[in-house]
Formats: sequence, C-alpha cells, structure tokens
Amino acid sequence: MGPSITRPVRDIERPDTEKLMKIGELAKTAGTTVETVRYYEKEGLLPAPDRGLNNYRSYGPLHLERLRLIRNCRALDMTHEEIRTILLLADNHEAGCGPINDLFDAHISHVDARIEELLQLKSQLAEIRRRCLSAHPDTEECGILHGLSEMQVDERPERHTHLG
Amino acid sequence: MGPSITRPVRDIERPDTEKLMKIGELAKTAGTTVETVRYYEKEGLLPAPDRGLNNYRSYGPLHLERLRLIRNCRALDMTHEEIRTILLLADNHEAGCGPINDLFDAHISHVDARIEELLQLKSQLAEIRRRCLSAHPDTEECGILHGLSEMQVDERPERHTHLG
DNA sequence: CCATACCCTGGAGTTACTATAGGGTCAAGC
DNA sequence: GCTTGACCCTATAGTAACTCCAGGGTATGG
Repeated sequence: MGPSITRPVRDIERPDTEKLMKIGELAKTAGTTVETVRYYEKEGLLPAPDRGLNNYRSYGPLHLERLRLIRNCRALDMTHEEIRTILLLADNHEAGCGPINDLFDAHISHVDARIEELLQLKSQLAEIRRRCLSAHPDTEECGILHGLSEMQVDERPERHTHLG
Repeated sequence: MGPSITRPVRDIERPDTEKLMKIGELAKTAGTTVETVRYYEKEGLLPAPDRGLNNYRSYGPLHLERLRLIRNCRALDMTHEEIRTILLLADNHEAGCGPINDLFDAHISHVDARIEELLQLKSQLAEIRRRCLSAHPDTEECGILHGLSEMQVDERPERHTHLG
C-alpha cells in the first residue's frame, strides 16, 4: 500500500492540520496501553502507521478514531473476530447497515445467553451455600462439601456465547 | 452349608475397597475427558494415582469423588485457584465451614458482579443498536458506526470478577 | 554527561483446557 | 501368527486477548 502518485480520491493525510502523535499519547487518549496498541497492529486490527526517522510510530486522527472504535467494541465484549468484521463492513459500507445490524443482534443474544447461564449458576450456588448455614466441625456433615461431591451436573452444555 | 466358606465376594461390588478403573472409565463416569483428567493431575488438583505394570493409571473411588468435586466446582465457574483452596479446606476441615462459606460468598459476589456488568452491557448494546433501525446507504449516517467511534467508554476499570 | 522517560523488537506468561504427533498395550478375530 | 481397533502413554503446541518482561535505542532537561 502507501500513497499513490496520482491524486487519491480522498486525502488520507493533510499534514497542515494533522495532529500527529506517538504511541504513548495515542494509547492514553484512547484509554488503553501502549502494549495493547502494538498488539492490535500485530493482529491487523489497527493499520500500521508511518514511522519517523527514529523508527517511532506516528499516528494521525484516523488511527485514533479506529482505535476508539476497537476499544469500544471490546468494552461491549466483542471478540476480535467480530470487530474485524465490523471494521470490514465499515470500510466497505455499500452493503448498508444490514450486516452490521445482524452482527449486533447476534452479539446481543450472546450476552443474553450468558446472563441466563449466570443466573442459573447463581441459584445453584445459593442452594449449595444454604446447606452450610449452621456451624458444625465435622467434614461428614458439611453440606457444601457433600453438595460439591454429589451434585449431578448435567453435562456442561455447549456454549452459546463466547463470553466467559 | 453353602458351596464354599470363603466366598469370593470380590467378584461383586465392594465399594469401600477396590473398584479400580483406568483413566477412560474415570473420565466418562465423571462426565469429562481423558485429557482433562491428565491435565488436572499435572495441575496438582487430582493426586497422581498408582500405575499398573503397563504404566496405565489406576484410579479408585476416592479419585472419582475428588474428580467429581472438581468438575462440579468448574461447572460453578470457579477457578482452579478457588478449587485448590476448597480441596485444601476439605482435606483439613478442622477449621470448620467458615472458610468454605467465605469462599462461596466471595464467588457468589463475583457472579453477581458479572451479571450486573452484562446487564449494563446489554443496555448499551441495545441503545447503539436502536440507532440503526432505518435503512440508509451512507456510512456517514450510520448510527451504529458513529456510536462505536464516539461512545465514551468509562467502563473497563478493574475486574470485580474472574468471570469473562 | 547523566538521569529519566519515552520508544523499539521479540518472546514468554496468563487460564483451562483441546488437539495433535508419535508411540506402546491389549483383546478379539481371521 | 497377524492385523485391527480401542484403548493407554508422553510431550508439545494452540486457543483469546492481552500483559509483562529483557535488552536495547532515542529524546530531553539540568
């Protein structure tokens, strides 16, 4: 890639008004760390920026915008794979919002499924916990330990979500 | 009166002493896989059993009970670290149920915290999703993309839970 | 000239497994 | 006796999304 000799349709860089920054400032502005930024570059989520003479990365506002988008998607617990898809759809938006909406809906249902799982988990935990309200010194009578050994856990159901 | 005085009781089940099994049967009985069992041994969660002449692992009922306990804790989304603690407290139960109760309560509050996070997440997702109800072809007007870039994410401070 | 605060690359560590590769053992069937 | 298949063994690498070094280079203020 790199700049073309013929004039590009839309300018990517306008040095007069550009605010260029090094990786530390970029990271801080986007509320993340230097390591994470470099990691996103290695992962291909954030395009590799130009380098200065000292080999330092030099970022412009477009990088910042994209990094913010990535971080926000991560804050919404999307995977890198989902984010990659969103970025692709965003760069190539002729398809309209349909695909992005679909991805969003799928992700929302992941979140829903995980909430369901955790609620079920919580009620199991609460039930086992209730068994050990009274003080007693003997292992044999410990309701929690008993519960944990005896509990019939229906086989770990398959994940409907990538959320932990 | 019977055919023999020294009855070979051992042909029938004697749960206290010897129901020995190889790793495959143990894993299947506990509802997990051979690889996972070996992994738990390497992690020190499940004690290394005796080996037969063929170097096969040979498990007894106590191993099964402990493996079930481990799997049940995992089904409750406890970490290996938490499980290690529970096993220690179970083996050394003079301390009574207090510490186990504490661990349980802590874990329940992890689950609670994660549920809270996910509910918040869901409402954020729903709000962004609402921005793209109408069909429009232009990236500039795409509310989702706009939202994802502009959103001020104050979340992502520290984890209150080990749950993903 | 020196301290310090940045920047660089490359690689290892994290969690709880899962999935190979490359071999050994055992019982049944031909 | 030989083969097939189902088991078993070890050891290593891969997963997700970072995080944290080690071991260097560079920029700046006193």
